[in-house]
Amino acid sequence: MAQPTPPTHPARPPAKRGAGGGRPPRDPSLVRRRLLDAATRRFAAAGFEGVNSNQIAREAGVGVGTFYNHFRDKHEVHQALVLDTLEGLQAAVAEAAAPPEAPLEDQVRALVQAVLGFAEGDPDRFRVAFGAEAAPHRAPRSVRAAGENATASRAQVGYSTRATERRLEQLRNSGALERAVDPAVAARAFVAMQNDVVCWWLDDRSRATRDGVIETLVRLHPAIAARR
Amino acid sequence: MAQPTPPTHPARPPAKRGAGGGRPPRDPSLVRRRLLDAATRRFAAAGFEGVNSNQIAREAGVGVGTFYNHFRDKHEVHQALVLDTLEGLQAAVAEAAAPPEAPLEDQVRALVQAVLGFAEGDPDRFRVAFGAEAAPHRAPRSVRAAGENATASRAQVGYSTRATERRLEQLRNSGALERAVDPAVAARAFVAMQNDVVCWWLDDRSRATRDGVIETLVRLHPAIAARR
Amino acid sequence: MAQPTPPTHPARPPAKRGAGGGRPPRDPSLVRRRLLDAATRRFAAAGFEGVNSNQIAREAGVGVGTFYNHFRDKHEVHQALVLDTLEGLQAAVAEAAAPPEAPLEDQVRALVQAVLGFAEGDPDRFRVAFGAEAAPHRAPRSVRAAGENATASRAQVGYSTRATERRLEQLRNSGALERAVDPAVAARAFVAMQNDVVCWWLDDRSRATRDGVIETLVRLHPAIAARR
Amino acid sequence: MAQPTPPTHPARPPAKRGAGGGRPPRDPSLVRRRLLDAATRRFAAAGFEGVNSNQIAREAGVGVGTFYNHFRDKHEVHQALVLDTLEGLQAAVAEAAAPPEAPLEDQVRALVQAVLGFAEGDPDRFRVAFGAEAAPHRAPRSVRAAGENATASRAQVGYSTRATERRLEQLRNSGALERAVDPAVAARAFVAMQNDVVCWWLDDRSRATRDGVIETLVRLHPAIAARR
DNA sequence: AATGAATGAGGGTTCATTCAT
DNA sequence: TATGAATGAACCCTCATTCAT
Repeated sequence: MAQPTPPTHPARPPAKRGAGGGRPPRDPSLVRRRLLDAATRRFAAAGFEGVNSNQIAREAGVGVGTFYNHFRDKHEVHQALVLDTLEGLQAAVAEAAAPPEAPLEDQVRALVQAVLGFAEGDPDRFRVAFGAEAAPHRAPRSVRAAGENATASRAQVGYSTRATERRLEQLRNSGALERAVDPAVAARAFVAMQNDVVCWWLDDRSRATRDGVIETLVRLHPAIAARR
Repeated sequence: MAQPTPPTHPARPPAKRGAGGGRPPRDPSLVRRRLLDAATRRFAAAGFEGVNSNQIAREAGVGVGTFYNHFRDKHEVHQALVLDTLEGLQAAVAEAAAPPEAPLEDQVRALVQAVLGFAEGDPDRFRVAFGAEAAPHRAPRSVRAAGENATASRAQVGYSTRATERRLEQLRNSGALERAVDPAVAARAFVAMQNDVVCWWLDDRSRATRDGVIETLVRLHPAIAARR
Repeated sequence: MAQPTPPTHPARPPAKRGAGGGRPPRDPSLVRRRLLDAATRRFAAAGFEGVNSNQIAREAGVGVGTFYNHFRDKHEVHQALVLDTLEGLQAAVAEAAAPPEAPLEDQVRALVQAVLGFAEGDPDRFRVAFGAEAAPHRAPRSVRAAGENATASRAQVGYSTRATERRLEQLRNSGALERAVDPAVAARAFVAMQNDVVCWWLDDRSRATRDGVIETLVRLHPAIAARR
Repeated sequence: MAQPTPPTHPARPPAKRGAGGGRPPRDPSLVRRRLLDAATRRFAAAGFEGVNSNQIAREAGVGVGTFYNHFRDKHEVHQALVLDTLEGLQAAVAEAAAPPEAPLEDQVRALVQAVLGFAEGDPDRFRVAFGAEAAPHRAPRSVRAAGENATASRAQVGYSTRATERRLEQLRNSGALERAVDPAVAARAFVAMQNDVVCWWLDDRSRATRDGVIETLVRLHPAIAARR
């Protein structure tokens, strides 16, 4: 099961004041990693708007300028973070998936367990990518510009919304799901509840037992809750 | 004894700062309402962080200072907004409630319909109070101070979380709910999904039929989804 | 001995929100008194720049508008305050003056005692009128505009500078004062030291005994210190 | 597993805030000096409260942000200024000190001359550091918090208060000073008079001859004025 | 590529002052 | 005359971004 390693690079010492060209050469991809991790920590601790690029750079132990060498701006790190996390989650879910011939409930449980396991492995990442902060604001459709450029918003991170929706459609078409249930609505509902509940539980695990979280989510998954 | 020297004074500083100026007479209690409404519009359109006090004031048709006569800061309007909306929603829900002797499903449907109806009545308000923006960042519990002062955050809006939880506990105790379902988790899950789905649907009503939204939420309500 | 009564009008209750004409008629001169006292308290507590007209009005238990009915602005209250205090001090000093035929030292002591007594009677007033804050900034002469309008600045409150200077001139001319001493400089010096020491001592009376303050100032008065 | 919907992003907020822009290369350590000097000029000309950070920055020929790169706020520059000046004065005084075996009067004269010379060398600095504006308001002790953090306030500049006090104690103990004189009071008095007289004289040198100032201050120094 | 001092637009907030009541 | 809500210029400060080194 893809347990994301909680990466922790201690902020490098201030790096002697280079009056200009101070530049300890570094593995570029490592720097990017450090920046992403630093950003995760900062976003998790202070929220998207509560963080600025200088802080991220400092936490990553690099100069501000370096930050801008790797990302266009704060939004881009955030987006990269979300995408990154999304991929990790997808991998984790794929790896943990129960076989298609297994009972539906087991398949759902495997999914939920995979998500929860992933979240536990790096709560900050999960929170940042899928928590309420994930979409630093999304104007209502009526307001959004047409040529709007892309980003990862919680609204449609849909790390499973689409997939869930399709799966529900199949079930519905095969008569295994109540006809009154709209697959799109249900998929959206499940992803929202799962994200919210997981973040809420991670925030204070005494709120429920691990198993209580899993079993409750399983029972509320549309495929289970509205099966016929 | 001393004749005080005709005292001379330091070139009086620019003085005349704000001119106060011609101030359109206005119904005092109306101003707060105008500010609240303006804030709702702005928050809905640009998100909490995308809005500044001057914009709210301008949109309300009053001076900046007036904004600060009514609210300590941007957070306070937001909170007032949420509280305000919460009350309205609670009233709407209470009013629309089905009688206790009605079938459980009818009770749930009445609840969902009331919420949806309320949201349709003022989508901006609903979005601002219960959408992802509702809690302008909440640090993880581990970070939050212990004696944190109560704030109207989405996390605890619980306009029904608490009530839902208690209702589920009753059902569970009376054997009408699967034991595997944790009332706290389930309540949280339902509120999250309902808020999210309603906001998502309001954003683009072509995504599903009104009835599809209602019936899906009804089917996914823990009391229905996990009844025995 | 003119012991100024430390006047203390408890801030009137908020005065019900008059939407406009709420106006409990009041003895105009009383209102002015209340404003002056309130200003003294505020200036003493927060410094000239740390206070604003609204605070003074509130502390005085009147509306802001009323403040502006009595004073043009904050500077004017301050000035009125200083002048007021100055008059009080002059009266106190005059009343306590030793007879001209008394030994010089006794005359000086009487002066110092009068000043100290006055200051003790209402430390706030003394501090505001003669402390470092007394002259809310005085640009250097080279900078000051010629047609500068009048105010009471510490620099020349000279509640005694002028008088002291003249007295020292007399003494010098009569050979009772060292010729090296410049009466203008000495007068200025004495007033400065007396103001400063008194304020300093009032601020923490454990710094010296009352008598220590008096006797030291007496010994340092030019007429005593530089007599021949 | 889920194909993440090509994520669409909230119209990126205005972005481009400060343009950073072409920044004149500059000797880094010089900037602080320039700011300090600019602050001195501004404070001297308009008083602490009459100046704002933008003005200081502009006068120094740097951007506002640069000001805040060097000082936390206006108070910090002011304090740095005072401390800086204090050091300079102490050095000047130390250097000019007469030998301990010299007559007391010569020692005092050397001190006064050093102070006056220093003040003449940079009147603005002296005025700002030791003039009435030096302590931008000091609440009465009763109001101040107990563990107040040390601040360079005129009250305690004591660039010589402490030293003067100790010297006077010695003289008093050795019987060379009148017992009625309290060393703490006398020290405070002398520093106050010296600061005040020097600022006053600098402001308009026609008020007295240079020598008149020096000799008067010498005669009024407690060690001279109250010697036995 | 890396650095970090410099930049300045912009946001939050204060407060002197006015004026309809 | 008294009132206090309303006003907006101005202030302090942050922070995204640039660029000389």
